Amino acid sequence: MLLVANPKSIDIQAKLFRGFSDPSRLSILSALHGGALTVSEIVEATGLTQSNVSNHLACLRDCGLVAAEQQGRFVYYELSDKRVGRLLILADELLADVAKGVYECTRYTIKDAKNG
Amino acid sequence: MLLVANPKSIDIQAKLFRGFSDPSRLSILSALHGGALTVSEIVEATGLTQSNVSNHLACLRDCGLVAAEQQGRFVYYELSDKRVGRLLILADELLADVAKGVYECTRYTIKDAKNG
DNA sequence: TCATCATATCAGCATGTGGTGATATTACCC
DNA sequence: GGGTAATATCACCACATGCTGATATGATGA
Repeated sequence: MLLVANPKSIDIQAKLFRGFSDPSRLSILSALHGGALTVSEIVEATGLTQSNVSNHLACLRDCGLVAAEQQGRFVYYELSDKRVGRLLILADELLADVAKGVYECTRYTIKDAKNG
Repeated sequence: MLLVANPKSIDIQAKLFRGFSDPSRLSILSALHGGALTVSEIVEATGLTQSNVSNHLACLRDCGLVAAEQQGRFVYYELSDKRVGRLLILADELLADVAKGVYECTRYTIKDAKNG
């Protein structure tokens, strides 16, 4: 039974998932799944603002999801662990089945738009 | 390369992860990992308010992460897919290595309340 | 050293969203 | 049918948090 048990661990785990729960961060992680990239390259790949990317990278870096390596003026970022990518893939597979549900999961986002 | 590619899919995936990114929902999912439970049992297991649990369950249900089955006055909830549990387990394993990082990931959250 | 590029940081704003309490709904038991 | 238990829904509030623009830091090249 290696599933989360104590509330402490649940808080941490929620924090971990929060790293994945934002489209911007997910774009970044997805881009990094192909290999290390500089901040500029991430900006270009995701279409996000530079400061926005830097903010998210700082968070992802603090969370240990990405690793940074400075090379001159550039800073290369990469996924810190293969399991980060595996999580993305597993979620992708899960989505293949529950996508319609997630599409309509607007409980907290939209009020109506619930017709079918 | 079955990783997320188009921005549309990234939005959906972020939504999926958002289902996991809250301690309350994670507690619920974790509790359900042991088998189907009624709302009352979930309330008892998690220590959350009844309305709070119901709200989260509605979201999780809409997202397709849990399934509900009514039995008399009770409604039994269970994980809708094994991969939901697998995601939790994989995250748990990943946490074993990056936990210290996640602990200190307070970029957007300054609250402590993390003493032990 | 100065200019410039690459990146990081910060304050402020707007919005998303989790929690609560009240209440509605539904099903059961007497 | 009345009462009660189990669950769902809703409005409201407080706060977290993502985005932006401005700016700071740091490294490189001339």
